[in-house]
Amino acid sequence: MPTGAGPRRVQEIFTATLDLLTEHGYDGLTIEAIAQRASVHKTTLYRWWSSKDELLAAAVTGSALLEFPVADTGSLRGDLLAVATRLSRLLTRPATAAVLAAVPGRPLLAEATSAFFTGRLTRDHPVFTRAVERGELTADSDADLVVDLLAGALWFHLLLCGGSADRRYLARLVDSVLTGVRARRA
Amino acid sequence: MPTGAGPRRVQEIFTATLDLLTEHGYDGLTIEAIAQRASVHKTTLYRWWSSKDELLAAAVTGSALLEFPVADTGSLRGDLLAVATRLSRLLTRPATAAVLAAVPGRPLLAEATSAFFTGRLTRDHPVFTRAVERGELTADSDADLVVDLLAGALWFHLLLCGGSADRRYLARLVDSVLTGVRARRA
Amino acid sequence: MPTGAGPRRVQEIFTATLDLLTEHGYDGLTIEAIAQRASVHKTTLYRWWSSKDELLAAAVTGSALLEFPVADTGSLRGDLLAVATRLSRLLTRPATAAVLAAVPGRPLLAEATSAFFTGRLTRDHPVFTRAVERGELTADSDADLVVDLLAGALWFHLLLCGGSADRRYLARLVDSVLTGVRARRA
Amino acid sequence: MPTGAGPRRVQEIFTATLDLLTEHGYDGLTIEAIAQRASVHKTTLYRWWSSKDELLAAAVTGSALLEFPVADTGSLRGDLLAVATRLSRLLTRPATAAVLAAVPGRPLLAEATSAFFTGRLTRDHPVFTRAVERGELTADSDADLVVDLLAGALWFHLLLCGGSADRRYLARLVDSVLTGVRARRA
DNA sequence: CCTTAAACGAGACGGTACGTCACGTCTTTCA
DNA sequence: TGAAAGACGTGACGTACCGTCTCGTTTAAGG
Repeated sequence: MPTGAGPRRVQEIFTATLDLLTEHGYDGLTIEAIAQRASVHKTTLYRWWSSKDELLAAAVTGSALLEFPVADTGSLRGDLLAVATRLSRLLTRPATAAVLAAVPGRPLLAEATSAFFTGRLTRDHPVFTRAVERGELTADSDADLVVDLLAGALWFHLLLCGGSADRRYLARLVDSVLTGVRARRA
Repeated sequence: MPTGAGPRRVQEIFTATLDLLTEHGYDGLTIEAIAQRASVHKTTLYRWWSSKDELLAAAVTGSALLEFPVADTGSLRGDLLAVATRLSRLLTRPATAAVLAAVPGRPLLAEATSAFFTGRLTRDHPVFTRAVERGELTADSDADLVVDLLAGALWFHLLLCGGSADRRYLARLVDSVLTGVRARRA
Repeated sequence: MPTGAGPRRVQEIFTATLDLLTEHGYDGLTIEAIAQRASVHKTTLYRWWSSKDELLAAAVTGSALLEFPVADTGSLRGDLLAVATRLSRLLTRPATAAVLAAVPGRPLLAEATSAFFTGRLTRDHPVFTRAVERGELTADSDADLVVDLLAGALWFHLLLCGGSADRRYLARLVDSVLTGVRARRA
Repeated sequence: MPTGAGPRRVQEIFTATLDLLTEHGYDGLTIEAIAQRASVHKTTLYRWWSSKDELLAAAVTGSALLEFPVADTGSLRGDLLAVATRLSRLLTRPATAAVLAAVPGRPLLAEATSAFFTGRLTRDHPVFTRAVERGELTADSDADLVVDLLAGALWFHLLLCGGSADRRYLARLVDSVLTGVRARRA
């Protein structure tokens, strides 16, 4: 049903959607409220997206919400630390935390975010290509697993266990992951 | 508001709650449906629990849903593999997947499950105490981090990226985690 | 679905219904407007009546809208003239005209009004019993037909042809009907 | 707004309008459905007719829906009986019943049908001219009243009271009307 | 055994949001 | 120029649950 183009005020709609999600959480996010804030009629939303999830997925995809740049620090460890820091912020900052918390159990949303995590992060992210160029990783290293470990541990720690992620925790985490993935190379 | 005792048919209520959660997901779980299935009046539920989340948390806590025993395999690697297998089942089986998917972003539920994960799994679980007794881990090893990595990676892999967890994945995962945590001991 | 009793503010609801019908006509009569004017929630209306027609029928039946007394004028002709006058007023006055105009093609409404016209008017109305007592009509006279002719002609003249009914027209009408029905007696 | 000519597919539009009216009744008759069935765009309809009623009135007028021929039976009574029979069919047959039931309370429609009833039927219909030629009626007889009585009684009997019109009823009706109107001549 | 208070069943109610339908207006694109 | 195409704001639809409330009725304990 999302036919590429979208209604005239797509941007306002996406913004309203993400803002309201941030403010009231997934359960408190209503189509009517989105419509009102975007100065668009409810029916217009239903004309383009058939469900709350579909709209939300489009909004997430259509915005740069999950995007993050990671500068080249010169070493894999430094880069991963930077990634871990960025990730912990993603999971902590209200706007993104609300989105990510809504993912589990909602296939349409999972599709949108997993496209980001598995695709963007694993294959396309320069961190791993740079590490291979530097000789810090072999080309066949388990980049997927690194992402699973890094992102997963953070997710679990922050969102499920209610923990916090200070510098020390991030360092421990990165070192542990790094040791693990390097050992497998041998 | 949950005054220890609870209404006369607590068990029927908890069962109905978890069953309906499994069947229709968190969003499709309604107080009225629970009341009807448990042959209890809606008012009775409101008398004892002030919200859907509170009731659900009580149901999770009051059942052995997240419990799992892990036999002594003789080695830390074997034990962790067993834990990973159990965890992947928890995250996969509909009844538990539905509960766990509902956790992020819902403090009341997070409280109930994190009690299990951080408490039960990290400190009380025999896997780690046995490993220390065997000399495979020092007493000050980072059991928390192990759980974060293991559970987190699985969670992330299964629920957020829509991946699957076969034996090979679990083995790679456990080895990676194990190497990491052992290296830190040195 | 109309279970005898009805909601707490039945009277307000009936009044609101008939008033709004009068003001905006059948097509402009909305459940939401009724609810608002009766200070009752929309859902309450749906709880008791399953459709606009059912509610309207109940309102018509529950009010004395179509009731009219006819004094004893001493002669059948006089009585019929009085009835015709009353009827022409019923068909003319906004409140009743709106109701009656909505009847054709709507079984639920037809039931409510035909109960009045055929039942009340034909059999129970003292005009005919008095006429028989006076000897102006035989007991087997065609009271039904008289009502059909009188009411029908008025209806047709006023509502379908957009005519008006002055004293002269009423007199002509009654005389014609009277002659007809008397002739059949012979 | 109806500028004489009309759009290119007037006939399809009129047919679709009357068919849909017959099928779903006035309340279920929608502009969009008419447009779709006539393979015409909604906008086109609005260009030519400003409302559902106006379109419907045009359709009724533009079709021979209410037309009916009455053969010369040789006597006024016979002719009136034939007219009554035809009328009872008009009021009974779905296609016409739906139209006529929609008339009361809708001026635009009333205009269209009353043109037929008062004009066509009363003044122009050969039944009355023939009766005058035969000497059965004086030229100043109350043809209008006859139509009111005949059509009105049938309408009332069939549509408002839910009665049926068999031969006996029609005969009684015609006789009664005839007696009435003849008596007035004297 | 009775009584008394807590718990419960029953159900009407005001309320929010749902997702759908048709309305009538508008602009843009074609023939 | 008239029609086709279709997006849009608008209002009402009828439904599902929500959470609250008022009533009686049960139930289980204690005097």
